[in-house]
Amino acid sequence: MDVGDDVEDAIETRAEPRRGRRPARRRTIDEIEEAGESGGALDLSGLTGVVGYTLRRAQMMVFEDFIRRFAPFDLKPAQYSVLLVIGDNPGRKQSEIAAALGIQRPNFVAMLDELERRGLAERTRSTTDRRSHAVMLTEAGRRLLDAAKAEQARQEADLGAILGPGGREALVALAKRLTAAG
Amino acid sequence: MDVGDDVEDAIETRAEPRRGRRPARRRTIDEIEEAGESGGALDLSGLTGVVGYTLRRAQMMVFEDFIRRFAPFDLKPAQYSVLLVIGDNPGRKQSEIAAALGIQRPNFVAMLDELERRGLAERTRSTTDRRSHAVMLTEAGRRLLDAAKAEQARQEADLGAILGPGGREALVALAKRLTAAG
DNA sequence: TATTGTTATACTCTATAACTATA
DNA sequence: TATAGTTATAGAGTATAACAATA
Repeated sequence: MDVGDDVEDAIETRAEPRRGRRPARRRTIDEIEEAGESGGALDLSGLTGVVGYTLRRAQMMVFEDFIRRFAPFDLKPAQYSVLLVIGDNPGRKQSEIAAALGIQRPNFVAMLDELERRGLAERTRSTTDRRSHAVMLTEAGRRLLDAAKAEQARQEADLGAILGPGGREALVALAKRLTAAG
Repeated sequence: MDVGDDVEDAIETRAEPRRGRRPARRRTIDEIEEAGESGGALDLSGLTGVVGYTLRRAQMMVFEDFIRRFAPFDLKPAQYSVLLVIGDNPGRKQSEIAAALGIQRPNFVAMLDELERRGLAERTRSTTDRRSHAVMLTEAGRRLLDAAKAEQARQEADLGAILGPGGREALVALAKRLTAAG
């Protein structure tokens, strides 16, 4: 498989935009305003090559797109991820689901309350340890999740088209490297 | 330049983990608990290939690392980006800086207040339009920004080491594609 | 009228301490 | 004594409406 060559297409090959040192003498405000620099676009070259900044902007774009797409399901990214993980791990403890998703246990209570209120998930007291709640999807939750998964597959496909051949897989692999290193 | 081949090293070539259809009959909670599935790690395969999820986790890792590194400067990512853009665009209007960074104008007021309080930036009433504030760095702001830039370059280098040869540049290019498409 | 900076406000996310019931 | 779920609460971050000064 020749992923590398495909990915190459998705990459700007030119070097970072050069942003040389500022001149030693600082200009006065009047000089700057005289230069007519108040009209055009701002110089953002200092940020465009930064991993954290580009990652944040990209993530925001993807999440906004997600929220738009999932408006018919009334699901936000965090809710979708919760349904997905419950669906793949039925009967696990509430706290296990939360921990796997990096959600604080107290904050997970309200999330589950809402999913339960909507009849998508349900808590059951464990028979073996009456402290813990086993969490599962309801039939309605399973149906909604299946529909949501289909929409999610469409988003991945659309993002794949934006990113070019091999680009989506490359992006996911690189992002995972960072997560694993954290 | 052979970015593609280098990037290939950074990519998992195996296909998405297959997550087949669930069996038609749903198991009872007792059956699940009997199966002893409450002990091991959770199945997160449904999320690991998703662009939005991996992007979010990666961005969080990078930001947490940033906050740790910049603790001596007492700068959070948003504050650093503001100083950087002001430094590269001295004398521009407050609202222009905010808009360039995607910050709402009302929320930018408190941010600038804080930077001004710390003596890092300053507002000056424009002589040509007395409604607007021209924003600039102070000498102290410039010095802090220069030191912060050096630390930021170290972070990029460290992230580059994690991402492998060409990986950092590939990640930035792919992330920018998404931002541009939004 | 429109724009700039500002205030007030509200809503979402996230983080921590402490309670309860069970173990 | 420790753990699971919960409550209360506080802090960020973000979004909108409306106002004063100015254009």
